[in-house]
Amino acid sequence: MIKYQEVARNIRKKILNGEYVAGKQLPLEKEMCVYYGVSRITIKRALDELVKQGLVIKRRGSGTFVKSVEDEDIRELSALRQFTGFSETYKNCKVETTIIKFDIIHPSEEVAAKLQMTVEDFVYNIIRARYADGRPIVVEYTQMPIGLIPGIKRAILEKSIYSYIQKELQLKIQSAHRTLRAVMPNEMEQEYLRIKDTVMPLLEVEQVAFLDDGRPFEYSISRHRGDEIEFKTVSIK
Amino acid sequence: MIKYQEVARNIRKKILNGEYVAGKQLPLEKEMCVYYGVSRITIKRALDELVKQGLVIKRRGSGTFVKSVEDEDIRELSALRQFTGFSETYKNCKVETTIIKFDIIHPSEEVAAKLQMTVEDFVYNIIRARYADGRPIVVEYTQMPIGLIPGIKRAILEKSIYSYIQKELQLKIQSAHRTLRAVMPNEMEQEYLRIKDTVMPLLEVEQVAFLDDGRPFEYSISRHRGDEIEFKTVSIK
DNA sequence: GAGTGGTCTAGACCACCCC
DNA sequence: GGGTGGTCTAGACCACTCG
Repeated sequence: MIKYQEVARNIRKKILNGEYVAGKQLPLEKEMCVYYGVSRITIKRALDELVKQGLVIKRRGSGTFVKSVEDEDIRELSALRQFTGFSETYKNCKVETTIIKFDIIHPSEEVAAKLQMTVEDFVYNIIRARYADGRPIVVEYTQMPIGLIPGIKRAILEKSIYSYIQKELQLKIQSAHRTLRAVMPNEMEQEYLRIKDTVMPLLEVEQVAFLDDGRPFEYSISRHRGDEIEFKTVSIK
Repeated sequence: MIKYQEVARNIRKKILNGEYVAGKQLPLEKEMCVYYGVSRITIKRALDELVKQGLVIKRRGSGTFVKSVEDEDIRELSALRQFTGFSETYKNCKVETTIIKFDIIHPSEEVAAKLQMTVEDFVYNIIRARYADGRPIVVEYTQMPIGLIPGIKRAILEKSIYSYIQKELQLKIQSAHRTLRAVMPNEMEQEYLRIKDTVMPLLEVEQVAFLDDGRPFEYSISRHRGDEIEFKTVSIK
């Protein structure tokens, strides 16, 4: 539908299947214009997508080249599974969820500020433990404004909040601000993550997520077993 | 010099000093064209920068709005201090460095692959502990091809490799692929990070960094004290 | 229907790399 | 000097939001 995305997907495919070899030069932008029948700016936008994904690099005066990336996950990551929740990430596993807590409360001042509400308003207060193929992965603490995300029920929590938000409520997720830390588990986390008798560090991800229209709809803290989870990013100047 | 960057900086300034208020609509793209005397595409590119930085959001059919961000660090982060090393990040502190190891070795197969070299080639092998205002922060394991980054000396390691690369060698850093994990310290790290008698998780950052021309020039693992370091990101759909 | 940002074009000139 | 990608323009049409 949208041309630059079509072109980007097409070039991406050629890189991943080896038609364009790592370290080698891509066809010139001018040539691609002819090949795809689009203007040069459209080609540039397509290539800029791939730069953002970490798949190619451009050298002014020289050309565009396939970046050598051995890390399969980085290539995956570029496939923009950005805002999928736990269920989607582990869709090839048997996903189980234990609901530890599910009620409605007033947010703290800090959380109210991050969600742009007052402490008089209400939020869902959800604590869940998540398992993949029987292995404990993460304990998630989630707060969401009940006004923005109505109709949450236990059945939804046992599956995927994200798919409920996107498919049922037809809301679109635009961005997320994340902070990562290394921490130690508390007693409850030790229990649900089954690390009573071992020393296991956790990777904590604090997140504020925003809808399409700029409204923050989720404040969450996820604490992952350090031996199960790693977090990858590509940053470009 | 470059117009869209000028415009982006200007708008950014107005957001940060409160001239454009959080949650409120920015002037229309058309109006900005007149105000800045540039074409609409240039305004769009400027605004897209600010979207990438997490400072504004755009709604097709409605307008462009200032994102409400309480977290000062996110706003800082957007000021693209992306590829500054330890010394720059802590420039307001008294930075000290202990060189634990500094020699030249053959890389392992894994590292050779990531740095696009063979196990026959040579890399610097550097281990350093870094301190800010006397507080231990991180132990860094760094490997760099001697061919790409010649002339590393102890005096450089005690200050900043990054400033040597950029200022002395005039090389430009283009991107970095990072993987974050939560881990426990080994004995040596416990010593240099002064956590002999406490349980302290570490935030590990594994990184492959690339130059302007696409060549990887650094493979490093940094293990930070969990109570000193957090890592922030903004991701946009 | 009026107004917003999103996409796209054809063409121009510039900064940079390499021969 | 010849060729690369980077920036920019003026203008067009489209998709979406909102009254």
